[in-house]
Amino acid sequence: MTAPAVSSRDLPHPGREEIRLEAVLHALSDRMRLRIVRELAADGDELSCSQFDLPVTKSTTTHHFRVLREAGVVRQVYRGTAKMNGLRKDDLDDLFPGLLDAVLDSAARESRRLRDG
Amino acid sequence: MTAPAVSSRDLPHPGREEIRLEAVLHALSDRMRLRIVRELAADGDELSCSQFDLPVTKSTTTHHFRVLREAGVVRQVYRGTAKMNGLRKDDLDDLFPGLLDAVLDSAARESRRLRDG
DNA sequence: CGACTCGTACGATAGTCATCGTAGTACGTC
DNA sequence: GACGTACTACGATGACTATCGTACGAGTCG
Repeated sequence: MTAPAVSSRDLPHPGREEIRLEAVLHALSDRMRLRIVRELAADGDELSCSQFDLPVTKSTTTHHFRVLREAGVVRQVYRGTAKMNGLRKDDLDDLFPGLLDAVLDSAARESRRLRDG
Repeated sequence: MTAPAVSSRDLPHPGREEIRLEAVLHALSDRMRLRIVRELAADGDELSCSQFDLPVTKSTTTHHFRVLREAGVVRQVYRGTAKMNGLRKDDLDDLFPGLLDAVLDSAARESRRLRDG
């Protein structure tokens, strides 16, 4: 196939207006999920779930991606058997300007600080 | 008394280096606590617990203030029978530049958006 | 079709959490 | 000392959650 063809099974996402700050903060307040979001932000989007090497089982990974999707942080689309994940940076930046960048920057600072002592 | 005199009972606070991003985000991802933080930021600091008119009981209010304190978001000091609360803006801004302001701004935007339709 | 990969659904479990009510402590004032 | 105020401690409870394992569905490739 030339065009990867988005699968027919599509996943429920909140609309831009339905995204809530508390839900976003809650989604980001978990180690695993913050790690996922940081990788997504660093690697550009469109990463499949299996490209994340998380220290948890597949079921747990599925759970975390669902939390992120339902909070409006990521957008997920099936492409064949793979489920691609993209950060909803446009929506988040529109609703909460500077928030995502501040969180990502804070996370980077903290991990640098903890690593370098 | 001229000097309000800080009480001898003092409360455990995390040091600046002990503050963790996840804990801060978790602390801010609750309706009541975000509301408390917004009021603290708006009114300047040094507000007593009882000045907050939250739709929960006193025990629950105590609980939320403790979560905020243990996450490093607020600093609490007894002054007589009152427990004064101040935002640790200096520490947070140093560790996570722009984060607190982004969250506060996001919260203000969201409440405006929800109010005005 | 059959085998394989990717991800889901479901059930279980152990842990955390927001909330409450009651009883109690610390402090200031009379 | 007695009273009132401000907040806490403790126990309970119901809800949610992070985690797992197993069994299943959807898609791709031989």
